[in-house]
Amino acid sequence: MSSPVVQTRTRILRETVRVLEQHGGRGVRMGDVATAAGISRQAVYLHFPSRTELLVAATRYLDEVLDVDGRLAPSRAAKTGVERLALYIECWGNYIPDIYGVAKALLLAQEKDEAAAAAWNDRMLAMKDGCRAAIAALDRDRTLAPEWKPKDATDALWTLLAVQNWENLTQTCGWSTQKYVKGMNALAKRAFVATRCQDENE
Amino acid sequence: MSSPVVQTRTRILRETVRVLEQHGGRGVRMGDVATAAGISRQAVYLHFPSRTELLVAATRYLDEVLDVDGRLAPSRAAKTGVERLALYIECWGNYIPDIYGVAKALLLAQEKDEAAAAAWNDRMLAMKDGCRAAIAALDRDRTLAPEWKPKDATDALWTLLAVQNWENLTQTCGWSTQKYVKGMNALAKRAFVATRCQDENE
DNA sequence: TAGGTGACTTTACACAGTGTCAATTGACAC
DNA sequence: GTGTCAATTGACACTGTGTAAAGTCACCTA
Repeated sequence: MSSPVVQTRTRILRETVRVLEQHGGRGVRMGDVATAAGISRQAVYLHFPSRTELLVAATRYLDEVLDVDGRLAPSRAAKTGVERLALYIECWGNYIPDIYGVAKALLLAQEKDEAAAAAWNDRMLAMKDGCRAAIAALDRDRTLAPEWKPKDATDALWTLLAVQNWENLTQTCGWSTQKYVKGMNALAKRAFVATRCQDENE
Repeated sequence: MSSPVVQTRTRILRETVRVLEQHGGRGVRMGDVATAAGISRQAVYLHFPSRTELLVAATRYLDEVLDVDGRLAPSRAAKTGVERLALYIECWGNYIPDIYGVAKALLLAQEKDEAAAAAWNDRMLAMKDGCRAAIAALDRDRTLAPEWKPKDATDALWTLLAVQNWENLTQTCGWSTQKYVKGMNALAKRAFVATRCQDENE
């Protein structure tokens, strides 16, 4: 279990995440990772068959470290749909900065590599389940805004919470993570939660 | 004006746009454009110094052809902020499919190339002006939802209307352009336009 | 102590795509 | 004819990924 192979593999993953985070996921080459891990570029290929596989493995490694499931617990325990939506957005908004480097690298690799696209897609569909659950909770409470069908609201919320939007707001518009969470919450609440007078008009 | 040089240059641009559109902006090489225009790969470099410059020129060429300013006229002529917002979203939503191929190629080049990033940024900032104007019109009418400062609402609307979001909704979620326009309008209206009862609560 | 094994190293190379360079062709103009 | 300009062909540099082969070094075991 603690053989040198495993140690090196883990070291590569750790350094991949670190270097990727440091460079915002852009322009990190196999050689850079190797140097950071203190081995030769070729040695990286002894542990990971391709750049894409390394990125995918790094994503999984990071998920373990960051305890995704644990973070989502508060949202799942929410009593109302409104509460669930808010907690999900808060959880996600605090999660993105931690995964941004690796996520961005995978997002970029995705455009060239089929396998990377599949891996990214897989993760995003998992995230979409969370959106679906939040919208379903609103629907169950009859607090989903009347103009939305649950399926379409899920698509819209999912799109809204895309990493690229976080990137745009924080990197280009200069929003802090806190502001992102607050802003997205305000936006989603207004967009998806029925207001009293709209209910009356129904 | 109609010298063979100009003709070839225009032909390259036309074919660039066509091929890019055909392939969704992905995986189009200089050689592909050259073949489509009926010339050698090297000849393309006689007219455009680099791939990025070609993409930027193609973007400008497409804008001329599509008459961006003309399309925006209805939105600018709107009487109320609410109307202006809706018309802007409609205009933009119908514009994206026409530019998607070229936009996507530029968006991808942006990650590698500084000049492409600048060109893309420039276009997106121009688009942001439209968002700012729509939000300002709402604010002037006192119909901007009370939780938004105009600047933040502009950032949020701008992010919402990003090409990647259109891409996600139409390519991944299977929305039609019409559905996109309708959905985005509903989302933006709920998110940014004050409702009567909220006004009363103020 | 000899032989094997596994992790890693160095060197070299194939491949794709962008971009450069030089020599050449063919047409048109004066 | 000579100059010029568009375009052609062919060769090559460069970057980054991925493959392959040969060698080093430490550790394990008979």
